[in-house]
Amino acid sequence: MKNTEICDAPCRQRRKEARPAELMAAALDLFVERGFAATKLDDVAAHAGVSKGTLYLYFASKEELFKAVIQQGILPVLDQGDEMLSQFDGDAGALLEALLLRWWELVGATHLGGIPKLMISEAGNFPEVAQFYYDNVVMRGRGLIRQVLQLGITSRQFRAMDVDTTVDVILAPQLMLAIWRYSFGPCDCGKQDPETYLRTHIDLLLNGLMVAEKKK
Amino acid sequence: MKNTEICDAPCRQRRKEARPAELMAAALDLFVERGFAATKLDDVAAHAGVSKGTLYLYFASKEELFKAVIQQGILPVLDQGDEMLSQFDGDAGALLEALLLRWWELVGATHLGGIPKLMISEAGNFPEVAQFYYDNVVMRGRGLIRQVLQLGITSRQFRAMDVDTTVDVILAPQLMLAIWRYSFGPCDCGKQDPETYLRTHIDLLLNGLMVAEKKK
DNA sequence: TACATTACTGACCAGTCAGTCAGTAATTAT
DNA sequence: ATAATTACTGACTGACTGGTCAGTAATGTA
Repeated sequence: MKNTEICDAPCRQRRKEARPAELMAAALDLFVERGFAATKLDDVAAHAGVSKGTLYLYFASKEELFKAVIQQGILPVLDQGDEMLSQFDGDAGALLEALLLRWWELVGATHLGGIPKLMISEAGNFPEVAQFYYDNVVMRGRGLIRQVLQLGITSRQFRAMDVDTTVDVILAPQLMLAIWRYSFGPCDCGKQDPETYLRTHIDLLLNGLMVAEKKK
Repeated sequence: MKNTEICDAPCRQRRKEARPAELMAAALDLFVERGFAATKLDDVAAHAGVSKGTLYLYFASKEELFKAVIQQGILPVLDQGDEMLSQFDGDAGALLEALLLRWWELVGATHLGGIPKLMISEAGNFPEVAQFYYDNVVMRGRGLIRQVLQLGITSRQFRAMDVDTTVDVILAPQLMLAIWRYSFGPCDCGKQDPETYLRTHIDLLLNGLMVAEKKK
């Protein structure tokens, strides 16, 4: 993970453009692993292959670094969701499935998957960041799924339901899958793979537990 | 939340028996709200109405306090689940519903509901505690739901499924509901109430999204 | 009342870490 | 080459906090 050095001997490099992204990536890794308060800026800097002083050239404080990590992390991904929705071909179930699988591919399976855990852990300590995340990520993600559900209901593919609540119920297993990787992941080696989990989630979501003939 | 004082003037009380429970309750509240590292022991002690020195009479270190909070917090509740399972009357859907609702009543809605968030946030920093929690709480909780699913399958009420994976998918919305209260809860005032959420979860779980006649 | 016991206190200490800044070396300009 | 610029360094500091312990007061005992 540590920035590979081009010189074999310890030597300075001047790479003004690359530093902020490298520092934010290192900070995300450590914040997710240890929590914000337990992460030392010396460690973040070392992980990015620079000294602590350099970190302060690009971020004014530990809190500003945290904000930057959250704000630039997730936003670009949501655009992809909007695009997928615009290509709706009439099968609401397939669209829902595609969205949930793509989310895993772009977020859950990458290091961005740590952001939900980080944000949940630290929301109480950074109300402004939490509000930003809530307005720009949570609400937008919910909006995406809500639109799919409404498409499914108006086209008579999905039954009537409390749409807003259902959105949260649908997102919960996706989020837990990502969160789990960064918390109990190491304890839970026998766990089935994410693909199986997502398949089970989507199948259950669409069809439920009950045997078909008994459904009212 | 602060321990009410019997004397109106600041005065000492000797209550050896009550202290540990009061200190653990105060610690749970603050650990959940702020995270382990960001919680000061002076604040925990003040919340429990004692001085920091008193805290050290009952707990050897901050980490021991953390362990105590986790270990004695959840365990008693799981016994209730076992008991409910033993009174199975033949309706697997109803038993599953009863278990999930009761979990919310006993854990999610009480201050114990903070423990999942706390454990998820700190699992990486306390591997031994995480292992304890995993073995004694996670596995036991999973086992409960798994038994219900198997009862439902053998009695032909539930369709065939990947039982172990389904268990995790079922538990995820329950956990997220509890976790949310202690993270984005304050940001999310317009949110629907837990009862609606649980009803929606259970209904979706049993019946799925698709309209009945279209199910294969 | 006098003494013994012990729950409790809070000032203190030692270690840690966010944030600083004078100095260094890589790069560019002349 | 020499100078000017600036990305970068790491020793330092001040504030903060986990943990200690000598002392205090509440309670029990005779």
